[in-house]
Amino acid sequence: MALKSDLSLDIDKISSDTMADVVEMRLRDYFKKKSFKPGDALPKEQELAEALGVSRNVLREALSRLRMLGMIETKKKRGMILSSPDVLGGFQRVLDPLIISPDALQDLFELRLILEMGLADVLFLNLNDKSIRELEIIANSEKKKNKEAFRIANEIAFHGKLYEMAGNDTLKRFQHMLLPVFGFVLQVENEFLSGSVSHQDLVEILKSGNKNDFRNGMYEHLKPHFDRLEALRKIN
Amino acid sequence: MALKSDLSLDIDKISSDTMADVVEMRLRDYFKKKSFKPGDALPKEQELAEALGVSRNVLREALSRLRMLGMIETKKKRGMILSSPDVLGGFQRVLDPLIISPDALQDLFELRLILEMGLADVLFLNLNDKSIRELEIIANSEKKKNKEAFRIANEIAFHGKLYEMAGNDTLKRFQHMLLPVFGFVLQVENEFLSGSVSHQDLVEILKSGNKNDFRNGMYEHLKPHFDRLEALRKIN
DNA sequence: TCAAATGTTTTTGTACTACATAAAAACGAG
DNA sequence: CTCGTTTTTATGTAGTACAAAAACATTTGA
Repeated sequence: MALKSDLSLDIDKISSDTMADVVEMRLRDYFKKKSFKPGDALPKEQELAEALGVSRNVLREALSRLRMLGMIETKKKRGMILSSPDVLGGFQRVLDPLIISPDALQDLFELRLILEMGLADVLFLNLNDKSIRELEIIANSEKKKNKEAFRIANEIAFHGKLYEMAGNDTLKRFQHMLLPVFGFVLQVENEFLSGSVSHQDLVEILKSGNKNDFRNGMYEHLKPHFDRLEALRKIN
Repeated sequence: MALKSDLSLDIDKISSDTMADVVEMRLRDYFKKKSFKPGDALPKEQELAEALGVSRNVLREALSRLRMLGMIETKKKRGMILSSPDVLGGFQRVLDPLIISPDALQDLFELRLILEMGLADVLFLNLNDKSIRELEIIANSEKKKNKEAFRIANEIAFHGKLYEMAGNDTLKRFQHMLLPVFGFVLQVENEFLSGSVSHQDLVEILKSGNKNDFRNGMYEHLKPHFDRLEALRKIN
């Protein structure tokens, strides 16, 4: 053990990172160190490649990553500029229910429940009659049709509208990205039950109730999901 | 208007996407279409490049992106395999308070408040004496030191422990990534006030209260932030 | 005959060169 | 001075070459 430990002190662990990985990190550090701000021009590819001691090829692989995330933009002759990335861009690209792990899927499902339960306070900050009426229209349109596909679309519309009413674009987009996950988990569970509180009940609460009423109503609305969650936790 | 519309029908809009962008999408579609699952082997680079009609260079720029997101892994001779990406990996890379837009920063700040408020239900699903004791130790250690740096570290430790107690790894990591944002916004606002409910009060509620007590307590604890939020909303 | 050592093949990783393209900049004609 | 043209320059793409590593095949020695 002592020998092994000595050895690991003497010999650096070989990093299995590729050059592109290293360059990506180095570029990040460089931007931070130089405190570049969005809009600032960056050195050209050849200069960067030479400074880093790598081929333009490798450098471009790293730049391609940053470009995908929206951290940099490039114009043909003008060169590259640092830019404000879309915070959810990288998330969106990965959010395919078929490839992410079941554990992560479950976590995201829970995350949505948590978001909905926490929405009340911010929602009530922004509340106005117009949006409540719009929400009511969505809630009332449920009864008319009975088809499963419509019910799901309506479910999405209702909850989506709630997020929209919270007035937080990032949150709304986040929720929208999470929809496939939510749908997928529900589909797997073969379950699309609604609790004892309906969408219309929630609208009424928004009209005349307070935050706590809404939270309690939302909990009851989501109760089947929480019950399932509780059962799952008990098993593990 | 009619003419313009006709024209846009006749002429395809020029896409400013680079080949790497296109190839990235095409690969995504390909994986989905073939319903590859994590672990499945992918064709080798040359075959893909030829099939797509691009140079290996361009293909590798696209692959580099997918590799960054953890969607694929490569071994030297064995080739590439599809893998389960880390859902938060892409998010993490972009989460630098200095480069993301102020609007997004504000959105994320709100998101954290929403998460904390929504945490109660899942938290109570997992509650046990051991974790409450651990949380209490953190809360009690506040009084001893008075330094600002320690207070901040303690604040982080307490809320981090709450997330941990919720038993959702993805959520916990998400919160941990959001910390710099939270810290940054607070720093900009030059404000680190606590509401009328302290960490120790929250611990007491966990011991003997119910979910609603905890939610109300958490709201009071975070009240200064909500007040600021309300003021901001009124301005805009 | 079996196993260890060695060689071969295959596929990714990296480098380099070359050229196309687009856009800014410089230049020139009126 | 302004409009149009040419030049320059940086990125985008293609292609070739080779290094490195790992699986596979082969040889050698007991």
